[in-house]
Amino acid sequence: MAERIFGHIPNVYEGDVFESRLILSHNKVHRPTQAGISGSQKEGADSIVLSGGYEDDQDLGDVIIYTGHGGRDHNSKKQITDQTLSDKNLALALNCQNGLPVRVIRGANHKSKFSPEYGYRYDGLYKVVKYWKKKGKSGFNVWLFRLEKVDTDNRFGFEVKEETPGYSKTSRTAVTQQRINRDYSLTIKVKEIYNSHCQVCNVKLYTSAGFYAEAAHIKPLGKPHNGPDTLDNLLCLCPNHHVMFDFGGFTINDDFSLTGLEGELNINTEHKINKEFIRYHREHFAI
DNA sequence: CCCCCAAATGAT
DNA sequence: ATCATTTGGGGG
Repeated sequence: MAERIFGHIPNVYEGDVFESRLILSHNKVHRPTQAGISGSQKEGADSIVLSGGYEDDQDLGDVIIYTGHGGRDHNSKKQITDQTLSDKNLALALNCQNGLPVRVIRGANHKSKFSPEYGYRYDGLYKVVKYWKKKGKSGFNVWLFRLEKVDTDNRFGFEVKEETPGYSKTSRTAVTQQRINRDYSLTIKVKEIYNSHCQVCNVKLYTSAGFYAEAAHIKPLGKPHNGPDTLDNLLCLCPNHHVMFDFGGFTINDDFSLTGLEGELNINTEHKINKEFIRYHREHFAI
């Protein structure tokens, strides 16, 4: 199976219209041929289609209240049971938790002032900013996702803003997509190694979307630090210790003891940390 | 790998 | 309304 692409698809631009779901799929914009949500409960969702039919949807253009899937009768399409936060709904919840963008496609069957006349139109990237459940018009619970449009410059949490002038829109799209995917696969990997436990305090945070932890770069990405996107430059931390680390509240010594906090860094045998990076962090962020 | 099944389809 | 079809996710 092809790798899931988060962010723009190279050479596909906002406003591009595709004739059918099959053609959308073949262009990798939204791969499932029927399902409205493309994604997995491990990685998150890479794209959704608004195609009408979910009565609790609201389309305000730059803000969309999108209904999750499931609980419907196959023939009548009426809700007959509660939706659960699982499968593709859980995938969208992961986007919210991890700041991943989702491609939005509006179909002509979706009746709003923002839907296209015909076919399926790619409408760019949205962030999932909140999700909750409520009793829908059917009387059964539905999960709702608030989506907000991402700036056309593609600025969001995962992207490192770097000055690389003079290259075309096409190459910028490709670079953006590659960077998201590279960062994100490493994020998943370091969290897997530690099973989402903080390497400093061992805490593991439970949420409705699973476990929450953050991947922290030791030597920061981007100018002027230019730390690499590699596993030996990453830590798995709880948000408190991530903030403390980024702002020099503690540093890591060569023997992995800590300065500024009790204890030492927990390190899994399959995770090799490059000491050059913890030295860099000490030199530049300690008081 | 194989099998099962869901799915906001698309044609009849 | 009905149904053949495609695709991918998940589990064994």
